[in-house]
Amino acid sequence: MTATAPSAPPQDIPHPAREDLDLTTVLHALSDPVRLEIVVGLAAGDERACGSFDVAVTKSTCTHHFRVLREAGLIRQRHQGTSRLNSLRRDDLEARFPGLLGTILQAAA
Amino acid sequence: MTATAPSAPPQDIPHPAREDLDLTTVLHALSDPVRLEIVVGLAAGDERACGSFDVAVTKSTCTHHFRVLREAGLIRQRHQGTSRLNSLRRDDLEARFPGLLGTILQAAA
DNA sequence: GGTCTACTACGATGGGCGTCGTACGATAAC
DNA sequence: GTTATCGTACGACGCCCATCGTAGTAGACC
Repeated sequence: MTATAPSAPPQDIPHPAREDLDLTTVLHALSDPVRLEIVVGLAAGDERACGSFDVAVTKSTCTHHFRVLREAGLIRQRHQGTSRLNSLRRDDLEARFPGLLGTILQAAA
Repeated sequence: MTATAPSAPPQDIPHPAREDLDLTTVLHALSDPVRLEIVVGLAAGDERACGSFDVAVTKSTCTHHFRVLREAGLIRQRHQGTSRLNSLRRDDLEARFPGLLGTILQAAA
């Protein structure tokens, strides 16, 4: 039966390690207006669910953008009920690319 | 005729104005490994001709990348004989996006 | 003039990306 | 259990982009 085998925890969302963050990948992730807007929104507050952003795209596209941001190492995602909470990986980004996130956020403001 | 008339455009190469620089366009221009390498090379020295970079692409592709960088407002190009000299638009970038170029160059080093 | 060099213009191509619609799974509330 | 909400997965489509080859232009040099 059901070897439903939860061999892995339900929250096994893959995230890149801090040392694996790549500059061009990060820059590419931020070079899309929608994604940059999401990052700016995340920087303003704390954790936010995907649906709390009112971007001009459909849900599927939003899922795509959040995945790009996560795989680039910009955000961290974790499940909470039916929602998925997103937060900025400030510490990792600051350790890997000092000052980068700050200047970009300032330039985007 | 020492008045070389620098204000007169000996070059009809179009460059975007400082206030027209767009953040996502700049980030996209820098999100390509070849272009980032070019910018790093330009930051290291002064003016350099297109051919002085030994990137792993053909000359046509190189021309394409230089145009992307120029249209994004990252570099300035001017003719000199058969060559085209490229230089970083440090001042414009610093005025428009303070600290951005510096942190990216530091992260790319 | 003739030739060489440096770069561009143009066309073609293959792949990646942003976008969407629909179907599906998971959780919460009734 | 039923329903509603939230987000994902998958497939599809169109467009942009990085790459190349070839031909062409402009200046420098003989």
